[in-house]
Amino acid sequence: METVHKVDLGDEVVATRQQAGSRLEILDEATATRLAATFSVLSDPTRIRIISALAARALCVHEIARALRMTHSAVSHQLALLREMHLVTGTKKGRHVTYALDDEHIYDLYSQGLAHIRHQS
Amino acid sequence: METVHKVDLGDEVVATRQQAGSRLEILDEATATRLAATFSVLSDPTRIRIISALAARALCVHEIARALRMTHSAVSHQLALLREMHLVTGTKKGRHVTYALDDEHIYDLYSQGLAHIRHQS
DNA sequence: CTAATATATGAGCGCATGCTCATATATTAG
DNA sequence: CTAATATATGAGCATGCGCTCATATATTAG
Repeated sequence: METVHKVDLGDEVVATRQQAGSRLEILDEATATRLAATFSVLSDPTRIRIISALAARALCVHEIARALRMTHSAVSHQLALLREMHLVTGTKKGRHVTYALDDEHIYDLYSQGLAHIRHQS
Repeated sequence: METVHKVDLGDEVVATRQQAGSRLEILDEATATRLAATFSVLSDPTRIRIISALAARALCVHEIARALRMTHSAVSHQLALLREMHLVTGTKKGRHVTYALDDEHIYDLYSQGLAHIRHQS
């Protein structure tokens, strides 16, 4: 079933078509900025590799650093960012801090993106 | 059903568990970089809003610029980038160039991301 | 023809970002 | 206790990125 909607494109109002039930609008700046920030978390190779490592199991900083062959500092900085974005949690266990994934929605985006690039060029 | 896998974490080999059938490995740098580049396209508010506009219907540059209340130049630069990434196609029609979405997989990521931020905080 | 419109694109500027390096703190080993 | 280990974090630097501005080209109007 197809319905006709009106979309505000600046000064003009334009008619368009879409499947019933789906959203149709130009995102406001605030929403677009929030969505862009969500994707920004996944827009760096180091963070991607950290996420891929934590997908296997929870790991502490030096394990991640060794797996990625990067400095502890670089990994720790990225983990701080992932913590702020609530993508991972860090749990202190003695001298170690064990990091684990904590946002399955963003992990779903990661998986879907990975599936996409894996069966293309 | 759960199976046990071995994952190379640098010098060490570690056992872990996962659902049968899913992938489990630390992404190599090349794949991580490609995946990060995919998400990078969606990591800017202007590009997000252009995609949201084109989701309604194909539009030419000045229509997009008016809808987003941005300069033609800024929009044109972003459209050039979206073209290079094969996310949109531009079709010349007289003086106008009509842009349309051309990558449903990345649009799916956009939709999933939008759905995610819409039913959270 | 000239003028207006529509788009593309290079240069440059300011700001964000990801790293390294230095340093701080906490915990455990000996 | 001291030394070693594990992590966090600020400063600084190099690079990337998104915008504006200037300019070029193409098409259509008159």
